[in-house]
Amino acid sequence: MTNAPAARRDIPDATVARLPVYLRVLRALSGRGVDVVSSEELADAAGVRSSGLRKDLSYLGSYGVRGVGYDVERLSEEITRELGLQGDFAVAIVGMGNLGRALADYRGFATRGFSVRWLIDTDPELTGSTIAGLTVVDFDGFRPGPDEAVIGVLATPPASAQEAADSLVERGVRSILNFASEPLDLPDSVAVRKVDLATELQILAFHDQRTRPEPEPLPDPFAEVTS
Amino acid sequence: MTNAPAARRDIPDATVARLPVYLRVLRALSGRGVDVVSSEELADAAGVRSSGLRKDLSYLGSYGVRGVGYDVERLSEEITRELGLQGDFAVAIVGMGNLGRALADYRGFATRGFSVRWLIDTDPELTGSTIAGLTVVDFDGFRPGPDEAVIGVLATPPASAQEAADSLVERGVRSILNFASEPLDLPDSVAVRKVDLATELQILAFHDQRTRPEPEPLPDPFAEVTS
DNA sequence: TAGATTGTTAATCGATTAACAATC
DNA sequence: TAGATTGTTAATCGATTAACAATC
Repeated sequence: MTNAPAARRDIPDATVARLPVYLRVLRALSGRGVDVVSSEELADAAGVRSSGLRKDLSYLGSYGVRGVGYDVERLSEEITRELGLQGDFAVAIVGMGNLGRALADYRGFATRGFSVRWLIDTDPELTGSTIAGLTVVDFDGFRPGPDEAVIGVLATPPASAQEAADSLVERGVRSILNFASEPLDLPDSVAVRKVDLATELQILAFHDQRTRPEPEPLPDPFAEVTS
Repeated sequence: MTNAPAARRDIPDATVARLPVYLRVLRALSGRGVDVVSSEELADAAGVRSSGLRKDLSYLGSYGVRGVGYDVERLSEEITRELGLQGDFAVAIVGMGNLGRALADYRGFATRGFSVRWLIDTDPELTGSTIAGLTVVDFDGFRPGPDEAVIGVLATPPASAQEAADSLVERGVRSILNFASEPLDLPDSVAVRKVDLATELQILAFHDQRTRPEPEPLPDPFAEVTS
């Protein structure tokens, strides 16, 4: 029991991670002219249970109407506001290898309020060149404005990831999406999410192996020779 | 209390998701000539707590030595075996846009036992062309061998994702990594993991907004005009 | 033996789910 | 009013953590 002044409602991490999914479904519904949606329909489309969806939404407040459902536009706006996506966010991509280039060109960002505004690489061969309409700069050239909220995307080789992350944080970046499969050591005030493609594949390989119809047995080193 | 015959030990999902991280750290240690590592050191490098690490490893069996630590090679092997990574896995990438191309070229896969063996696209302009040393085929050309464990990677536009996933599953794929930001409707027997870049950015944006030093207040629509 | 570190227990914490009273 | 669906409760489930006995 705390009496902190008007403490911000605390939304569980698991809920925060699902809000963008709901938002995406809502916008698709809106595009198809749907005005109202029930928790059952929305949950189905998002791949969650309706009770879980309602619990998630209850953290935002009561924006549904009993017996009716949720107003698609209204709910979109509330989630957008809750996620803080009204403003637009700048993205800075570090590391202009294959992945970095692909991300620089990725269309999916713009449709969701993000614009790639900085491309960074330390290789002098690359700085000054143009990729996806932007000039590649080194860290000295990375000077975001004081009010520019920048999310850093690390697409460097693993060996340079920590150094690159430090440079971003030095220049005021507080949120990092890490594609380099290298755990980062950063202050707690910096939010980091990682996307490790090889790890994802390994997790899938584990499940794949488990569900393999009839795995051919490995030769048993202790088996008697019977033939 | 069950007496199912030699029931497979059940490893929690959260543990499975961390094993690849441990494996990666172990291999790095091995490369630096380290023979033995304590749970404390390994946990630090992996970014988890030592008690959690020990609990995770306890699901695999008892491979540590009290008072000493874990044998780096031994533990690597056990995790590799547990994850089913001894064999090698083929990867089939569907969708040869920017992202698909970047993934086809991605070096990180090979070092962890995966080889990109199939590139698939339905665009007749693309099929037959060569990318990263492989010929792009359409689904008719995707004929994995009966013993070839294939993990499908979806890098199509959202609108084609479901159809592409269905085609993969029809041809025996049981594991899918989904980059298309579109929830998939597939049989429970198919394992799906998704990587949604825009969703990751939105989650970061949420945290960023929360930790912003002094967010400039939005104009209050109900404010009295005072100037 | 003394020191170190594992493997496991039990407590805690957080997330999910079903069920249903509230209410449109 | 009758039917539908929300918002919330309480039960369950799974994951995390600290602590420590076991033991090298």
